[in-house]
Amino acid sequence: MLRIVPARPATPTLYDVAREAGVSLATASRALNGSARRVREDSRVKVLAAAERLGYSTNAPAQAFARGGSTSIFLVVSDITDPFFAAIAAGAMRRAGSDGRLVLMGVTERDPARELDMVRTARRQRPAAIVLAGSRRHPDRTRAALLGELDAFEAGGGRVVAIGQDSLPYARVSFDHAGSGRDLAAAVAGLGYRRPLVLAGPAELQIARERVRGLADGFETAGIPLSGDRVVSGGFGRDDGEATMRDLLRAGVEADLVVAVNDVMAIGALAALREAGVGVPDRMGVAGFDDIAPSRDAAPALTTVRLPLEEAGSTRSSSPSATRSTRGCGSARRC
Amino acid sequence: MLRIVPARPATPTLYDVAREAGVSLATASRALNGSARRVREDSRVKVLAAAERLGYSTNAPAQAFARGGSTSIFLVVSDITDPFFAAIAAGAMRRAGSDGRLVLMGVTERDPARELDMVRTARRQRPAAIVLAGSRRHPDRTRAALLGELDAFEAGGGRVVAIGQDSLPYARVSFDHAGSGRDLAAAVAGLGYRRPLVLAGPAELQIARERVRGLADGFETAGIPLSGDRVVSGGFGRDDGEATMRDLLRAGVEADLVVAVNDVMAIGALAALREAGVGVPDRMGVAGFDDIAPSRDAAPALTTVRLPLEEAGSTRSSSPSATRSTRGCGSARRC
DNA sequence: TATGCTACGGAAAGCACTTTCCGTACGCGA
DNA sequence: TCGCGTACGGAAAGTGCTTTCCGTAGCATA
Repeated sequence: MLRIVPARPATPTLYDVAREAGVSLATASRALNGSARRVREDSRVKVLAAAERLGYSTNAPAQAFARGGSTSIFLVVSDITDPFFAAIAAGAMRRAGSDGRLVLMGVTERDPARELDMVRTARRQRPAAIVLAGSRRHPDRTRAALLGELDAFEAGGGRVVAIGQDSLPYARVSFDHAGSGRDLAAAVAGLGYRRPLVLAGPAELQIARERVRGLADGFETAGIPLSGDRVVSGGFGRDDGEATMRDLLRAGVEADLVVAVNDVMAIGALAALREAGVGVPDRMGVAGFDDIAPSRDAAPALTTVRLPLEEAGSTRSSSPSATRSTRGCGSARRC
Repeated sequence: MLRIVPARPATPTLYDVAREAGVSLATASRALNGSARRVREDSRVKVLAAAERLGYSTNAPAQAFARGGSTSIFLVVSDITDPFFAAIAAGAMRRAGSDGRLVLMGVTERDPARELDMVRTARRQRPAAIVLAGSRRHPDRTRAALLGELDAFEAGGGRVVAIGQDSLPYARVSFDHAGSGRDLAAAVAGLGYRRPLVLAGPAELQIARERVRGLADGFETAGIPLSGDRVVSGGFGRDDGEATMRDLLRAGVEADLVVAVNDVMAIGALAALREAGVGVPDRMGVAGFDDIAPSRDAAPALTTVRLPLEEAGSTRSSSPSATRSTRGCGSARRC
């Protein structure tokens, strides 16, 4: 049967470049895609010119295949529209860009099943590293499967880095959530608040639990014991913060301060307070964690604990055990 | 010379799976990675079990290589921390996830040179499509080089999709910027504003120019001619909005309304007004474009034109000419 | 001139899959 | 029983690049 074969394949290959330049495949490879071996200047120039003339573009999958892996970083986040993760991703991309690497990204939508799925997808890509930026939940049903995948990935020579989740047995970039909580509690107590209310987010979320624990510690130390009924569970997003706050207002809680376990929720709470006509900060103070970008524009201002998110994202995955924890009331207009 | 070779490679290959299952490579491939050919049920089960037992993970680069390309989408954005792009990216990822595709992302930081670079990187990955979500500038120095790369990519069988930039000769998802501008102008004129001021962003930015043109048209129609000195250029980010507004206030401009060419700038302007103690909206109204997520929390409220960003990101790149333009005052608390 | 290096080009063997092409076994109708 | 068609397994070629290994030219030194 007759097959129609294009005179030249649509995209030129390295072979075409080599032929055009009058050198061997090996030389073309060495000249174009850096190698330990040197190539004489005139051959190099010929190859580069030929590549330019043909509009050659390296076939990255083929290259990754031949090299047995790529240099990319696979970043797994919960939600890219959440400024928290956006900041981390931005840091990772900036860093990757300057290293000439590529960042692949996967979104879990806070669903452990999808997280596991993303890790499987990540592994298939044979990246240099998989970076997990979500957060563990407490009864962690997918943990075993997740560790299985990640261990296999490391066994194959990959690196695993966990950002902000210390319960994973890999290199990590960690935040001192409990410490931040203590600091924040101390700071607001110092400002004179005496009847705090905590929007604790989902009870299963590791990060939320740690922050609450830190807050409780800190308030305790300041002589303000935080009883269980002052800690209210709920969702982790902006709307969850708004809804929870609205419910609390409707129920008529007494408080002079609301501390949300993240800024996104605090911003939601602020909306509920605004709607209810509760003056901030005179009738109620609002505080949160993360110091995400939009927090700057929260009006009235939010008290928040700064986290080095971009920095976390850009931390070299090859100096893995670099644990950095930062706390303090960075952005705080009121701290 | 003696070479040490691992008894088994760290990561099992399809060959190992085939051997373990007692079938041929071809059969294992067909059973694991869907193909037109069917495999008898019992062989299929054997292969799946073997893969599970060995912890097999498909080598995606090798697969992409053998298939001559991947199904991934490469998305080029200016800045993922900008909610505008985050929304587009989220849409793209959601869509890709449900199609079983992967989204690769590159950030240009609004630098045309880096954009060109990202497109080159993108092309190397041999994705199914390259999606450009930035915005053209007017004297567009890198245009020729960019088109060269993109044309070559299409010649090799890839798709190119431009989001929100109509001046590129490829499939596009477009927004009617001028139309939105007209609508917004009409809406605010209807609210009684008579002395508008426009924060026009960078003069070279296509999208900004179109919005300004639309605004001018709309105000003209409403009997409010917009003279050149009422249109102020500047940067395109939040801080730029704040700085420009601050300068204007310092210079003592008279106005009852500021329209920024995007919400991010409007939010910055709001900060400047708050700082200066100018009451919004009583002494000055503020309006913007995009209706990004944080705009909801702008206090006082912002008048904004909604753009279907997530939808744009998730629009099927294979129904390329789908041009969708939406306008109207979606979110507007004050429209 | 002979000898030993170094520098560099090229042939060829992978790398882990997909896919074509062939061969065989089996079922069915005549 | 034969012939034919279908279903499916397997061998092998192909995909574009890297890298090892070999060979040779050119240079410096004796």
